[in-house]
Amino acid sequence: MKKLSDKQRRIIGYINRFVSDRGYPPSIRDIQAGCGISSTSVVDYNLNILESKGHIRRHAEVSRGIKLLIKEKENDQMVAVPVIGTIAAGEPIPVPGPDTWDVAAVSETMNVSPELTRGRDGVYALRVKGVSMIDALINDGDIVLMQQVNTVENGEMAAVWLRAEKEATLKKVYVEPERVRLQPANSQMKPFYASPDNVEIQGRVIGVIRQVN
Amino acid sequence: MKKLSDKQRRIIGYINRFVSDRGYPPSIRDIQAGCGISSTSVVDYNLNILESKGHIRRHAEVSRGIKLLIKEKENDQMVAVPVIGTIAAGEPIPVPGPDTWDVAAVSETMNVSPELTRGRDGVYALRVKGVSMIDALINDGDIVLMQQVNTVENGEMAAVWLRAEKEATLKKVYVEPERVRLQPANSQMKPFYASPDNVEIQGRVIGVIRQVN
DNA sequence: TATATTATAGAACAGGTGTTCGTGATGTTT
DNA sequence: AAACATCACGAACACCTGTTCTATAATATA
Repeated sequence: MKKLSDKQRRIIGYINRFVSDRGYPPSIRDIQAGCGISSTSVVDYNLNILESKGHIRRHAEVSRGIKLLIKEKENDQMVAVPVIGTIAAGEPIPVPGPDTWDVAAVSETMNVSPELTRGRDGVYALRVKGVSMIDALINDGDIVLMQQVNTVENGEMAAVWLRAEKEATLKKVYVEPERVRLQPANSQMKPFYASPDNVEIQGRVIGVIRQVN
Repeated sequence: MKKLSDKQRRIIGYINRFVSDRGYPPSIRDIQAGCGISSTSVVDYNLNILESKGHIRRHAEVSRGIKLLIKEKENDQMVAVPVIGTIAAGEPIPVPGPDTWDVAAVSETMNVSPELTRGRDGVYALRVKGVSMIDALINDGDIVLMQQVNTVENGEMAAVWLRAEKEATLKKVYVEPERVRLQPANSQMKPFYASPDNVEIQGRVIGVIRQVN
Protein backbone atom coordinates (compact mmCIF):
# COMPACT_ATOMS: atom_id res chain seq x y z
CA MET A 1 0.00 0.00 0.00
CA LYS A 2 2.02 2.87 -1.27
CA LYS A 3 0.93 6.41 -1.64
CA LEU A 4 -1.62 7.40 -4.19
CA SER A 5 -0.68 9.32 -7.26
CA ASP A 6 -1.72 12.91 -7.51
CA LYS A 7 -4.46 11.97 -9.91
CA GLN A 8 -5.74 9.22 -7.67
CA ARG A 9 -5.92 11.55 -4.71
CA ARG A 10 -7.86 13.97 -6.82
CA ILE A 11 -10.28 11.23 -7.81
CA ILE A 12 -10.86 10.10 -4.24
CA GLY A 13 -11.43 13.67 -3.19
CA TYR A 14 -13.86 14.20 -5.99
CA ILE A 15 -15.83 11.07 -5.16
CA ASN A 16 -15.98 12.14 -1.54
CA ARG A 17 -17.29 15.56 -2.37
CA PHE A 18 -19.68 14.18 -4.92
CA VAL A 19 -21.20 11.62 -2.59
CA SER A 20 -21.59 13.90 0.39
CA ASP A 21 -23.08 16.50 -1.90
CA ARG A 22 -25.42 14.48 -4.08
CA GLY A 23 -26.01 11.36 -2.05
CA TYR A 24 -24.92 8.98 -4.79
CA PRO A 25 -21.58 8.22 -6.37
CA PRO A 26 -20.35 9.81 -9.59
CA SER A 27 -20.27 8.00 -12.90
CA ILE A 28 -16.97 7.44 -14.61
CA ARG A 29 -17.69 10.31 -16.95
CA ASP A 30 -18.57 12.52 -13.98
CA ILE A 31 -15.13 11.80 -12.58
CA GLN A 32 -13.57 12.37 -15.95
CA ALA A 33 -15.09 15.81 -16.22
CA GLY A 34 -14.69 16.67 -12.57
CA CYS A 35 -11.04 15.81 -12.41
CA GLY A 36 -10.09 16.95 -15.88
CA ILE A 37 -9.12 13.54 -17.17
CA SER A 38 -8.90 12.94 -20.87
CA SER A 39 -10.39 9.48 -21.21
CA THR A 40 -12.86 7.25 -19.44
CA SER A 41 -10.39 4.43 -19.65
CA VAL A 42 -7.90 6.39 -17.62
CA VAL A 43 -10.54 6.86 -14.96
CA ASP A 44 -11.30 3.16 -15.10
CA TYR A 45 -7.62 2.39 -14.86
CA ASN A 46 -7.15 4.49 -11.76
CA LEU A 47 -10.36 3.30 -10.14
CA ASN A 48 -9.08 -0.24 -10.39
CA ILE A 49 -5.90 0.81 -8.67
CA LEU A 50 -7.86 2.57 -5.97
CA GLU A 51 -9.88 -0.60 -5.48
CA SER A 52 -6.79 -2.75 -5.20
CA LYS A 53 -5.47 -0.38 -2.58
CA GLY A 54 -8.65 -0.68 -0.60
CA HIS A 55 -9.98 2.82 -0.96
CA ILE A 56 -13.12 1.91 -2.82
CA ARG A 57 -15.05 -1.13 -3.85
CA ARG A 58 -16.39 -1.34 -7.36
CA HIS A 59 -19.40 -3.26 -8.51
CA ALA A 60 -18.89 -4.52 -12.00
CA GLU A 61 -21.32 -3.53 -14.72
CA VAL A 62 -23.26 -1.29 -12.39
CA SER A 63 -23.61 2.36 -13.07
CA ARG A 64 -22.10 4.45 -10.29
CA GLY A 65 -21.18 1.21 -8.59
CA ILE A 66 -18.55 2.78 -6.39
CA LYS A 67 -18.53 2.34 -2.65
CA LEU A 68 -16.21 4.50 -0.63
CA LEU A 69 -14.39 2.43 1.96
CA ILE A 70 -11.96 4.96 3.36
CA LYS A 71 -13.72 8.22 3.71
CA GLU A 72 -11.83 11.45 3.84
CA LYS A 73 -11.24 13.74 6.78
CA GLU A 74 -14.36 14.96 8.43
CA ASN A 75 -17.11 12.67 7.35
CA ASP A 76 -19.86 10.97 9.18
CA GLN A 77 -17.78 8.01 10.06
CA MET A 78 -18.97 6.51 13.30
CA VAL A 79 -18.23 3.51 15.35
CA ALA A 80 -21.17 1.52 16.57
CA VAL A 81 -20.55 0.49 20.14
CA PRO A 82 -22.84 -2.11 21.68
CA VAL A 83 -24.43 -1.11 24.92
CA ILE A 84 -24.16 -4.37 26.80
CA GLY A 85 -26.29 -3.32 29.72
CA THR A 86 -26.11 -1.80 33.16
CA ILE A 87 -23.34 -2.32 35.64
CA ALA A 88 -23.20 -1.86 39.38
CA ALA A 89 -23.08 0.04 41.52
CA GLY A 90 -23.18 0.21 45.17
CA GLU A 91 -24.02 -3.41 45.34
CA PRO A 92 -23.20 -5.54 42.35
CA ILE A 93 -26.15 -6.42 40.23
CA PRO A 94 -26.31 -9.40 37.94
CA VAL A 95 -25.37 -8.93 34.34
CA PRO A 96 -24.97 -11.52 31.64
CA GLY A 97 -22.00 -13.77 32.29
CA PRO A 98 -18.85 -13.68 30.24
CA ASP A 99 -20.05 -16.39 27.89
CA THR A 100 -23.19 -14.61 26.96
CA TRP A 101 -21.49 -11.30 26.29
CA ASP A 102 -22.04 -11.73 22.65
CA VAL A 103 -21.32 -8.37 21.16
CA ALA A 104 -23.02 -9.27 17.91
CA ALA A 105 -26.30 -10.20 19.53
CA VAL A 106 -26.79 -6.94 21.37
CA SER A 107 -29.71 -4.98 20.10
CA GLU A 108 -28.82 -1.59 21.43
CA THR A 109 -25.85 0.27 20.11
CA MET A 110 -24.64 3.80 20.40
CA ASN A 111 -22.54 5.65 17.91
CA VAL A 112 -19.36 7.27 19.09
CA SER A 113 -16.63 8.95 17.17
CA PRO A 114 -13.47 7.02 16.44
CA GLU A 115 -11.62 9.59 18.50
CA LEU A 116 -13.15 8.11 21.59
CA THR A 117 -12.39 4.48 20.85
CA ARG A 118 -9.11 5.38 19.19
CA GLY A 119 -9.25 2.40 16.95
CA ARG A 120 -9.35 -0.10 19.76
CA ASP A 121 -11.08 -3.41 19.23
CA GLY A 122 -13.55 -4.93 21.63
CA VAL A 123 -15.06 -1.71 22.79
CA TYR A 124 -18.46 -1.77 24.44
CA ALA A 125 -20.51 0.48 26.65
CA LEU A 126 -22.19 0.12 30.00
CA ARG A 127 -24.68 2.25 31.80
CA VAL A 128 -23.54 2.98 35.33
CA LYS A 129 -25.98 2.40 38.14
CA GLY A 130 -25.11 3.81 41.52
CA VAL A 131 -22.56 6.18 42.88
CA SER A 132 -19.73 3.87 43.81
CA MET A 133 -17.39 5.59 41.37
CA ILE A 134 -18.32 9.13 42.26
CA ASP A 135 -14.77 10.03 43.29
CA ALA A 136 -13.60 8.98 39.86
CA LEU A 137 -16.07 11.48 38.47
CA ILE A 138 -18.40 8.77 37.27
CA ASN A 139 -21.96 9.31 38.29
CA ASP A 140 -25.14 7.34 38.32
CA GLY A 141 -26.50 7.29 34.80
CA ASP A 142 -23.22 7.93 33.08
CA ILE A 143 -22.18 5.70 30.24
CA VAL A 144 -18.72 4.20 30.45
CA LEU A 145 -16.85 3.07 27.39
CA MET A 146 -15.11 -0.20 28.10
CA GLN A 147 -12.42 -2.12 26.34
CA GLN A 148 -12.51 -5.88 26.56
CA VAL A 149 -9.33 -6.95 28.31
CA ASN A 150 -8.41 -9.77 30.67
CA THR A 151 -5.90 -7.99 32.82
CA VAL A 152 -5.53 -4.47 34.07
CA GLU A 153 -2.90 -2.39 35.75
CA ASN A 154 -3.14 -1.88 39.48
CA GLY A 155 -5.54 0.90 40.23
CA GLU A 156 -7.28 0.88 36.88
CA MET A 157 -11.02 0.98 36.75
CA ALA A 158 -12.44 -2.23 35.43
CA ALA A 159 -15.60 -4.19 35.08
CA VAL A 160 -15.12 -7.25 37.24
CA TRP A 161 -17.09 -10.47 37.09
CA LEU A 162 -17.33 -12.35 40.36
CA ARG A 163 -17.64 -16.01 39.53
CA ALA A 164 -19.07 -17.18 42.83
CA GLU A 165 -21.55 -14.37 43.22
CA LYS A 166 -22.37 -14.34 39.52
CA GLU A 167 -22.29 -10.60 39.63
CA ALA A 168 -20.46 -7.84 37.84
CA THR A 169 -19.30 -4.56 39.29
CA LEU A 170 -17.28 -1.53 38.35
CA LYS A 171 -14.32 -0.99 40.62
CA LYS A 172 -10.72 -0.04 40.85
CA VAL A 173 -8.67 -3.21 40.91
CA TYR A 174 -5.64 -3.73 43.13
CA VAL A 175 -3.89 -7.07 43.20
CA GLU A 176 -2.59 -7.75 46.70
CA PRO A 177 -0.87 -10.81 48.11
CA GLU A 178 -3.33 -13.66 48.23
CA ARG A 179 -6.29 -11.51 47.34
CA VAL A 180 -7.71 -8.90 45.04
CA ARG A 181 -8.98 -5.63 46.40
CA LEU A 182 -11.92 -4.11 44.60
CA GLN A 183 -12.03 -0.49 45.61
CA PRO A 184 -15.00 1.73 44.97
CA ALA A 185 -14.00 5.22 44.06
CA ASN A 186 -16.19 6.55 46.81
CA SER A 187 -14.77 7.48 50.16
CA GLN A 188 -18.01 6.45 51.79
CA MET A 189 -17.66 2.86 50.68
CA LYS A 190 -15.45 0.07 51.86
CA PRO A 191 -13.37 -2.07 49.56
CA PHE A 192 -14.42 -5.55 48.67
CA TYR A 193 -11.93 -8.37 48.83
CA ALA A 194 -12.07 -11.41 46.63
CA SER A 195 -9.89 -14.39 45.95
CA PRO A 196 -7.99 -14.16 42.68
CA ASP A 197 -9.82 -17.24 41.44
CA ASN A 198 -13.11 -15.50 41.85
CA VAL A 199 -12.43 -12.40 39.82
CA GLU A 200 -12.57 -12.17 36.11
CA ILE A 201 -11.69 -8.90 34.43
CA GLN A 202 -14.28 -8.02 31.83
CA GLY A 203 -12.82 -4.79 30.60
CA ARG A 204 -11.32 -1.51 31.55
CA VAL A 205 -12.73 1.96 31.40
CA ILE A 206 -11.48 3.98 28.48
CA GLY A 207 -14.00 6.79 28.51
CA VAL A 208 -16.97 8.39 30.14
CA ILE A 209 -19.99 9.97 28.51
CA ARG A 210 -22.55 11.94 30.42
CA GLN A 211 -25.71 13.61 29.30
CA VAL A 212 -26.68 16.57 31.40
CA ASN A 213 -30.29 17.51 31.63
CA MET B 1 -47.47 14.95 4.81
CA LYS B 2 -49.63 11.93 5.30
CA LYS B 3 -48.51 8.44 5.89
CA LEU B 4 -46.78 6.49 3.21
CA SER B 5 -48.50 3.67 1.46
CA ASP B 6 -47.36 0.19 2.18
CA LYS B 7 -45.54 0.06 -1.09
CA GLN B 8 -43.81 3.35 -0.47
CA ARG B 9 -42.63 2.22 2.91
CA ARG B 10 -41.26 -0.88 1.32
CA ILE B 11 -39.41 1.19 -1.25
CA ILE B 12 -37.87 3.48 1.34
CA GLY B 13 -36.80 0.50 3.40
CA TYR B 14 -35.30 -1.13 0.36
CA ILE B 15 -33.36 1.98 -0.61
CA ASN B 16 -32.05 2.28 2.91
CA ARG B 17 -30.86 -1.28 3.01
CA PHE B 18 -29.43 -1.04 -0.47
CA VAL B 19 -27.44 2.09 0.22
CA SER B 20 -26.03 1.02 3.55
CA ASP B 21 -25.16 -2.31 2.01
CA ARG B 22 -23.69 -1.36 -1.34
CA GLY B 23 -22.70 2.25 -0.85
CA TYR B 24 -24.71 3.55 -3.80
CA PRO B 25 -28.42 3.88 -4.46
CA PRO B 26 -30.47 1.30 -6.36
CA SER B 27 -31.65 1.82 -9.90
CA ILE B 28 -35.32 1.91 -10.62
CA ARG B 29 -35.18 -1.65 -11.86
CA ASP B 30 -33.32 -2.69 -8.72
CA ILE B 31 -36.20 -1.31 -6.71
CA GLN B 32 -38.67 -2.97 -9.00
CA ALA B 33 -37.11 -6.38 -8.48
CA GLY B 34 -36.34 -5.85 -4.81
CA CYS B 35 -39.82 -4.77 -3.90
CA GLY B 36 -41.69 -7.03 -6.26
CA ILE B 37 -43.21 -4.26 -8.32
CA SER B 38 -44.59 -5.00 -11.72
CA SER B 39 -43.45 -1.99 -13.72
CA THR B 40 -40.69 0.57 -13.70
CA SER B 41 -43.24 3.29 -14.17
CA VAL B 42 -44.88 2.29 -10.92
CA VAL B 43 -41.56 2.70 -9.19
CA ASP B 44 -41.09 6.05 -10.85
CA TYR B 45 -44.55 7.08 -9.83
CA ASN B 46 -43.97 6.24 -6.18
CA LEU B 47 -40.52 7.75 -6.14
CA ASN B 48 -42.00 11.03 -7.22
CA ILE B 49 -44.44 10.84 -4.35
CA LEU B 50 -41.65 10.05 -1.95
CA GLU B 51 -39.79 13.07 -3.24
CA SER B 52 -42.78 15.33 -2.81
CA LYS B 53 -43.10 14.11 0.73
CA GLY B 54 -39.49 14.93 1.41
CA HIS B 55 -38.11 11.47 1.93
CA ILE B 56 -35.75 11.50 -1.00
CA ARG B 57 -34.41 13.87 -3.58
CA ARG B 58 -34.22 12.75 -7.16
CA HIS B 59 -31.82 13.95 -9.77
CA ALA B 60 -33.46 13.88 -13.15
CA GLU B 61 -31.91 11.85 -15.94
CA VAL B 62 -29.22 10.51 -13.68
CA SER B 63 -28.86 6.83 -13.08
CA ARG B 64 -29.33 5.95 -9.43
CA GLY B 65 -29.88 9.63 -8.80
CA ILE B 66 -31.61 9.11 -5.52
CA LYS B 67 -30.53 10.87 -2.37
CA LEU B 68 -31.96 9.70 0.90
CA LEU B 69 -33.00 12.65 3.00
CA ILE B 70 -34.60 10.87 5.91
CA LYS B 71 -32.44 7.97 6.83
CA GLU B 72 -33.78 5.05 8.75
CA LYS B 73 -32.83 3.89 12.21
CA GLU B 74 -29.24 2.92 12.72
CA ASN B 75 -26.99 4.55 10.23
CA ASP B 76 -23.67 6.18 10.72
CA GLN B 77 -25.15 9.59 10.90
CA MET B 78 -22.91 11.87 12.89
CA VAL B 79 -23.03 15.40 14.02
CA ALA B 80 -19.93 17.46 13.58
CA VAL B 81 -19.47 19.62 16.63
CA PRO B 82 -16.95 22.44 16.48
CA VAL B 83 -14.43 22.48 19.25
CA ILE B 84 -14.28 26.18 19.94
CA GLY B 85 -11.36 26.06 22.27
CA THR B 86 -10.45 25.77 25.91
CA ILE B 87 -12.39 27.23 28.76
CA ALA B 88 -11.40 28.07 32.31
CA ALA B 89 -10.71 27.00 34.88
CA GLY B 90 -9.71 28.04 38.25
CA GLU B 91 -9.05 31.44 36.91
CA PRO B 92 -10.78 32.47 33.74
CA ILE B 93 -8.64 32.44 30.67
CA PRO B 94 -9.26 34.48 27.59
CA VAL B 95 -11.16 32.89 24.79
CA PRO B 96 -12.49 34.47 21.64
CA GLY B 97 -15.28 36.90 22.34
CA PRO B 98 -18.88 36.32 21.40
CA ASP B 99 -18.53 38.03 18.07
CA THR B 100 -15.69 35.90 16.91
CA TRP B 101 -17.31 32.65 17.92
CA ASP B 102 -17.90 31.83 14.34
CA VAL B 103 -18.86 28.22 14.32
CA ALA B 104 -18.21 27.90 10.62
CA ALA B 105 -14.67 29.12 10.82
CA VAL B 106 -13.49 26.66 13.43
CA SER B 107 -10.99 24.22 12.10
CA GLU B 108 -11.30 21.52 14.70
CA THR B 109 -14.45 19.51 14.98
CA MET B 110 -15.36 16.35 16.74
CA ASN B 111 -18.05 13.93 15.76
CA VAL B 112 -20.63 12.95 18.28
CA SER B 113 -23.72 10.88 17.93
CA PRO B 114 -27.06 12.62 17.57
CA GLU B 115 -28.10 10.97 20.81
CA LEU B 116 -25.78 13.30 22.63
CA THR B 117 -26.88 16.52 21.00
CA ARG B 118 -30.45 15.31 20.77
CA GLY B 119 -31.13 17.38 17.72
CA ARG B 120 -30.31 20.66 19.36
CA ASP B 121 -28.98 23.49 17.28
CA GLY B 122 -25.98 25.57 18.17
CA VAL B 123 -24.02 22.84 19.86
CA TYR B 124 -20.31 23.25 20.33
CA ALA B 125 -17.59 21.77 22.45
CA LEU B 126 -15.03 23.13 24.85
CA ARG B 127 -12.02 21.57 26.47
CA VAL B 128 -12.04 22.12 30.19
CA LYS B 129 -8.92 23.49 31.81
CA GLY B 130 -8.71 23.35 35.57
CA VAL B 131 -10.62 21.67 38.34
CA SER B 132 -13.17 24.31 39.21
CA MET B 133 -16.03 21.99 38.27
CA ILE B 134 -14.70 18.91 39.98
CA ASP B 135 -17.74 18.60 42.23
CA ALA B 136 -19.89 18.50 39.12
CA LEU B 137 -17.82 15.55 38.01
CA ILE B 138 -16.10 17.59 35.36
CA ASN B 139 -12.37 17.23 35.43
CA ASP B 140 -9.42 18.94 33.88
CA GLY B 141 -9.15 17.75 30.28
CA ASP B 142 -12.76 16.74 29.91
CA ILE B 143 -14.70 17.94 26.93
CA VAL B 144 -18.02 19.62 27.62
CA LEU B 145 -20.74 19.77 25.07
CA MET B 146 -22.38 23.17 25.11
CA GLN B 147 -25.55 24.55 23.68
CA GLN B 148 -25.56 28.15 22.58
CA VAL B 149 -28.15 29.92 24.72
CA ASN B 150 -28.47 33.40 26.17
CA THR B 151 -30.16 32.57 29.42
CA VAL B 152 -29.98 29.69 31.81
CA GLU B 153 -31.92 28.42 34.78
CA ASN B 154 -30.57 29.17 38.21
CA GLY B 155 -27.92 26.65 39.10
CA GLU B 156 -27.24 25.49 35.60
CA MET B 157 -23.70 25.14 34.45
CA ALA B 158 -22.88 27.66 31.78
CA ALA B 159 -20.04 29.23 29.89
CA VAL B 160 -20.02 32.85 30.95
CA TRP B 161 -18.37 35.73 29.17
CA LEU B 162 -17.26 38.56 31.40
CA ARG B 163 -17.38 41.72 29.35
CA ALA B 164 -15.12 43.84 31.50
CA GLU B 165 -12.50 41.18 32.10
CA LYS B 166 -12.78 39.87 28.54
CA GLU B 167 -12.65 36.39 29.91
CA ALA B 168 -14.78 33.32 29.75
CA THR B 169 -15.32 30.77 32.46
CA LEU B 170 -17.36 27.71 33.21
CA LYS B 171 -19.48 28.12 36.30
CA LYS B 172 -22.83 27.48 37.88
CA VAL B 173 -24.93 30.58 37.48
CA TYR B 174 -27.19 31.99 40.16
CA VAL B 175 -29.03 35.24 39.64
CA GLU B 176 -29.26 37.14 42.90
CA PRO B 177 -30.66 40.58 43.65
CA GLU B 178 -28.40 43.16 42.07
CA ARG B 179 -25.74 40.68 41.14
CA VAL B 180 -24.92 37.38 39.54
CA ARG B 181 -23.15 34.69 41.49
CA LEU B 182 -20.80 32.52 39.52
CA GLN B 183 -20.24 29.43 41.60
CA PRO B 184 -17.48 26.97 40.89
CA ALA B 185 -18.50 23.41 41.53
CA ASN B 186 -15.56 22.96 43.81
CA SER B 187 -15.88 23.28 47.53
CA GLN B 188 -12.34 24.61 47.70
CA MET B 189 -13.19 27.63 45.64
CA LYS B 190 -15.10 30.78 46.37
CA PRO B 191 -17.88 32.13 44.23
CA PHE B 192 -17.30 35.07 41.96
CA TYR B 193 -19.77 37.93 41.90
CA ALA B 194 -20.44 40.05 38.87
CA SER B 195 -22.85 42.74 37.88
CA PRO B 196 -25.61 41.55 35.58
CA ASP B 197 -24.37 43.95 32.91
CA ASN B 198 -21.02 42.26 32.91
CA VAL B 199 -22.10 38.70 32.33
CA GLU B 200 -23.05 37.25 29.03
CA ILE B 201 -24.21 33.66 28.87
CA GLN B 202 -22.45 31.82 26.09
CA GLY B 203 -24.07 28.47 26.49
CA ARG B 204 -25.05 25.76 28.87
CA VAL B 205 -23.58 22.35 29.48
CA ILE B 206 -25.51 19.55 27.89
CA GLY B 207 -22.96 16.76 28.11
CA VAL B 208 -19.57 15.64 29.24
CA ILE B 209 -17.09 13.47 27.45
CA ARG B 210 -13.98 12.11 29.08
CA GLN B 211 -11.20 10.01 27.68
CA VAL B 212 -9.48 7.86 30.27
CA ASN B 213 -5.93 6.84 29.67
C1' DT C 1 20.21 -0.03 -25.69
C1' DA C 2 16.60 -3.29 -25.19
C1' DT C 3 12.58 -4.63 -22.53
C1' DA C 4 8.99 -4.57 -19.23
C1' DT C 5 5.92 -1.82 -16.61
C1' DT C 6 3.06 1.93 -15.94
C1' DA C 7 0.18 5.52 -17.62
C1' DT C 8 -2.60 7.81 -21.22
C1' DA C 9 -5.74 8.34 -25.51
C1' DG C 10 -9.58 7.68 -28.27
C1' DA C 11 -13.29 5.17 -29.99
C1' DA C 12 -16.86 1.95 -30.17
C1' DC C 13 -20.04 -1.62 -28.27
C1' DA C 14 -23.63 -3.55 -25.54
C1' DG C 15 -26.41 -3.33 -21.95
C1' DG C 16 -28.24 -0.43 -18.17
C1' DT C 17 -31.40 3.13 -17.03
C1' DG C 18 -34.59 7.15 -16.49
C1' DT C 19 -38.40 8.68 -18.89
C1' DT C 20 -42.70 8.84 -21.34
C1' DC C 21 -46.99 7.40 -23.29
C1' DG C 22 -51.33 5.05 -23.86
C1' DT C 23 -54.35 2.16 -21.49
C1' DG C 24 -56.93 0.41 -17.84
C1' DA C 25 -58.23 -0.59 -12.96
C1' DT C 26 -59.70 1.22 -8.55
C1' DG C 27 -61.55 4.37 -5.37
C1' DT C 28 -63.61 8.88 -4.08
C1' DT C 29 -66.48 12.81 -4.77
C1' DT C 30 -70.34 15.33 -6.84
C1' DA D 1 -74.36 7.63 -12.44
C1' DA D 2 -70.94 10.58 -13.88
C1' DA D 3 -66.65 12.79 -13.15
C1' DC D 4 -62.40 12.85 -11.23
C1' DA D 5 -58.21 11.62 -8.85
C1' DT D 6 -55.22 7.93 -7.68
C1' DC D 7 -52.68 3.96 -8.85
C1' DA D 8 -51.02 0.29 -11.88
C1' DC D 9 -49.28 -1.93 -16.20
C1' DG D 10 -46.28 -2.79 -20.21
C1' DA D 11 -43.71 -1.30 -23.89
C1' DA D 12 -40.68 1.60 -26.30
C1' DC D 13 -37.22 5.32 -26.77
C1' DA D 14 -33.00 7.67 -26.25
C1' DC D 15 -29.36 8.53 -23.66
C1' DC D 16 -26.17 7.14 -19.89
C1' DT D 17 -22.53 4.30 -18.60
C1' DG D 18 -19.20 0.54 -17.72
C1' DT D 19 -16.31 -2.05 -20.45
C1' DT D 20 -13.01 -3.32 -23.90
C1' DC D 21 -9.77 -2.88 -27.56
C1' DT D 22 -5.93 -0.85 -29.94
C1' DA D 23 -2.37 2.40 -30.08
C1' DT D 24 1.02 5.47 -28.02
C1' DA D 25 3.89 7.73 -24.63
C1' DA D 26 6.55 7.87 -20.40
C1' DT D 27 9.19 5.63 -16.94
C1' DA D 28 11.58 2.04 -14.82
C1' DT D 29 14.47 -2.15 -15.07
C1' DA D 30 17.99 -5.15 -17.07
